[in-house]
Amino acid sequence: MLRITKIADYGFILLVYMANRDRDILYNAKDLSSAIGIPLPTISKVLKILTQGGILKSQQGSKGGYSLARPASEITAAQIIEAIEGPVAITDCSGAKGCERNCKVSPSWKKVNATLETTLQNLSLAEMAKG
Amino acid sequence: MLRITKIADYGFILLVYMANRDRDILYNAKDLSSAIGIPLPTISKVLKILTQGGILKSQQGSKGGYSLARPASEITAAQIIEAIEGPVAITDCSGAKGCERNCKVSPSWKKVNATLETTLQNLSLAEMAKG
DNA sequence: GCCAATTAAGACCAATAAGGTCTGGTATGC
DNA sequence: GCATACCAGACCTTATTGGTCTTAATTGGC
Repeated sequence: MLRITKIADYGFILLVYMANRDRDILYNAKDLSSAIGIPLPTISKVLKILTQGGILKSQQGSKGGYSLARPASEITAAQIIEAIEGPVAITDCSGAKGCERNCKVSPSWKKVNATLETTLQNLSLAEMAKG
Repeated sequence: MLRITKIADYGFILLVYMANRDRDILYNAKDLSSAIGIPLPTISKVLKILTQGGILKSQQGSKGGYSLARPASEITAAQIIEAIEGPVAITDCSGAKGCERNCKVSPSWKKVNATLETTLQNLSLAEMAKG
């Protein structure tokens, strides 16, 4: 399959939604849930992960909520995927581990991984929101 | 995650192994299993899938076995992944379906998918075997 | 023509990961 | 101090993947 997970999917939907509006607005989980149509507990999980990954910042307490940690132009697709799913790589190679599997088979994988990573690093949230 | 599956992994190991040897040799599943160190039933499954996908051809009966369907230079990484895991795409978009999820969020995904696909199409089995 | 060897195909089970839910805790504002 | 809303983590259910097994079909050799 080679696909990103549903959680990452939701993350992008969420972030594009927020990027298309005023950055200073605080969105609470309930409003986002009804606006986007994702179950509240699930969207809450996504918000938590994105906050831990530094993509969003949260404001606790009454009248609290979530907002983008940086301008959308400074958030890249690579950062988002990395926050949710870990390092971007088609194969296990690029990690700290000795890349026991694929790289031994062929160093060509490194090139493929590098190309993908570069592509995602050059794609900002602002650009995605425009479409 | 975003990784290829283990079955695809095995496929590449297998194909690189075969590409590094004489193309006309017929390999049976048992020999490949002991040579590469993958359990026989599993490697048998991989061989079957690759044969159905047109990457390998098989010779039935006694003294039968598997061999590459084409020269290694004419087999691409994209073809191999597609045979094992279906169409190459990070998101659901590129398929025949109306791409209900990501493409609605952003057409930028199309560009990412296209880049990845091009990279994999330009990577031949022969090139991978050299490394 | 019969038997042995080998692939083909598909059903089947087990393990893992993902998706989604729930509960208790903590900080903030009124 | 009380209500609101986020925070954190455990938990369960389901889907996918990985791996195994069984039966059928085909070919070569005796």
